[in-house]
Amino acid sequence: MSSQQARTTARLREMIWNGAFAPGERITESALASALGVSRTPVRVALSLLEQEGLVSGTPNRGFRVEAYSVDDISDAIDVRGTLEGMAARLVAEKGLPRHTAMELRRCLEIGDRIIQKKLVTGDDASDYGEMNERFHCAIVEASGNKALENGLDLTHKLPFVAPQTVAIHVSIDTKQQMTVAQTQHWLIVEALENGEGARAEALMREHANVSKQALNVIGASIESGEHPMPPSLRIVTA
Amino acid sequence: MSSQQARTTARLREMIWNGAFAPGERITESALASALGVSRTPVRVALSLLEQEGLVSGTPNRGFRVEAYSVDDISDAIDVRGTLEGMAARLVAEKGLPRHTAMELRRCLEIGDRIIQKKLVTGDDASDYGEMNERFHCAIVEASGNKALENGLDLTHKLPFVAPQTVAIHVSIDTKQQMTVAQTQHWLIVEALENGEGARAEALMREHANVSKQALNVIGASIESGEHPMPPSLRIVTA
DNA sequence: CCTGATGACATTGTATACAATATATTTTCT
DNA sequence: AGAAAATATATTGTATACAATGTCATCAGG
Repeated sequence: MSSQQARTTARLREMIWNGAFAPGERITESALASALGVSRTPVRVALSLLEQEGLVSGTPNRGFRVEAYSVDDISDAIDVRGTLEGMAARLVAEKGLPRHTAMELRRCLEIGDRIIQKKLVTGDDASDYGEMNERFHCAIVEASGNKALENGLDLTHKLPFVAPQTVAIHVSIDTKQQMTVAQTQHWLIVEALENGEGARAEALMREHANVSKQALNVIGASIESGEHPMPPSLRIVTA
Repeated sequence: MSSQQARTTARLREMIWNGAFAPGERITESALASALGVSRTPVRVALSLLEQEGLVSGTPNRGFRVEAYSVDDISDAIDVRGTLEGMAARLVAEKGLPRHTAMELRRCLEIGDRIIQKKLVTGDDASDYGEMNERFHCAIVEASGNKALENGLDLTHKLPFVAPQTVAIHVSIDTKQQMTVAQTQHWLIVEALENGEGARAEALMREHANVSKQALNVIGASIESGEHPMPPSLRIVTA
């Protein structure tokens, strides 16, 4: 895939994530093409790709619509992520934690500890945590050495709010607490991996995904109550 | 996606499954387009889609190559399938087996029993079993009501030898035995689902995927020994 | 006034033409 | 003769044009 193709796909994905379209809204290729300053050709393949990712749905000769995601749908996707990452953790524990993976995980733990120890958690901290979190999860999945697993997880990450780095993006009252919980779990997961405790690592990793669900629920609640301003990246059917 | 787009994608996917290309072979768009009797445009999107499925890999400005799959890669994908289907089974058991799903599963059990009871299993029987098997697995996944789960499984099914209906396609000496094992597991799975035994259903379903792995190993062995003629749908790097 | 048909319009699907990039071949210089 | 540069060829990436299909509005008929 070409660079511009990829860029167009990424931009469109981000637009959908950011709620540039109403749920169920129809996307006309030409309009989108001129909006992005490209021709219809790359837009077409972008739409086809995003269809496979589940962000839009197309019907023959009738174009594409953006898919409407409920909070439950996202929650389901997080479950899938947890299950697959749990599998990855078990595999790593069973096959043995490679040296360089162990080191990477240790680095992540350090970064996390440093952020947690702060009195006041800023937006930058949350963003740093998100970055670290992604590294942590990626390291484990990579170490599993299972390409199909990696592919499946990639798919879930392309849904809004499912990727691990989005856990801490939205700074709310509970952010620090959530990060603390997550960080504690990271420690336990590494312990299990180092001890070769496959079942434990799997269980911990599954449970760990629930942090994301909790964050999602917080956001969902704040929208319904109308307290917090809706973050741009949440145009989800909350019903 | 248009009908011809879909057809082109499906045809190309099948060509790759059937070993029309050597592993790692480069695919030139124009050649493929003229071979399929269409223009380059639908070929391009087909290639992009198959890239997401993992059948080909593309690099910018340098086109696409067909991915080389080892037996281990396929085995890994089957593991992923088992894990996800296990999750589906657990969900169904926990949420309660819907009436119409239970009936569909019962029908599948009947069909399976009838095939197993035969003295001699023909190729048609194996194909019937494969069809039934797909219905069985689909019914459970659908009943889980988790769209992300369904998406992830769809992805794995697009790899050769991973979809459930391929279990019994290749008639070998062990086919009947494998079908018998699988059918027994189907019975147990239904039992667990009806009793709401989530953990048991999950474990059974995970184990159930190993039937596919066994079938895969049989094929892999028969290739290496050169005994059986290589089935057309296996151009896998066996090393 | 509502229902159904017909035509105008818009949008998608496909092919082709052109530009950009990579690959292969030839040519030139050491 | 071997290596590097330059040209030629092939292939990909993008845009646009045309055909096919779907959508909508208008109008006739009940």
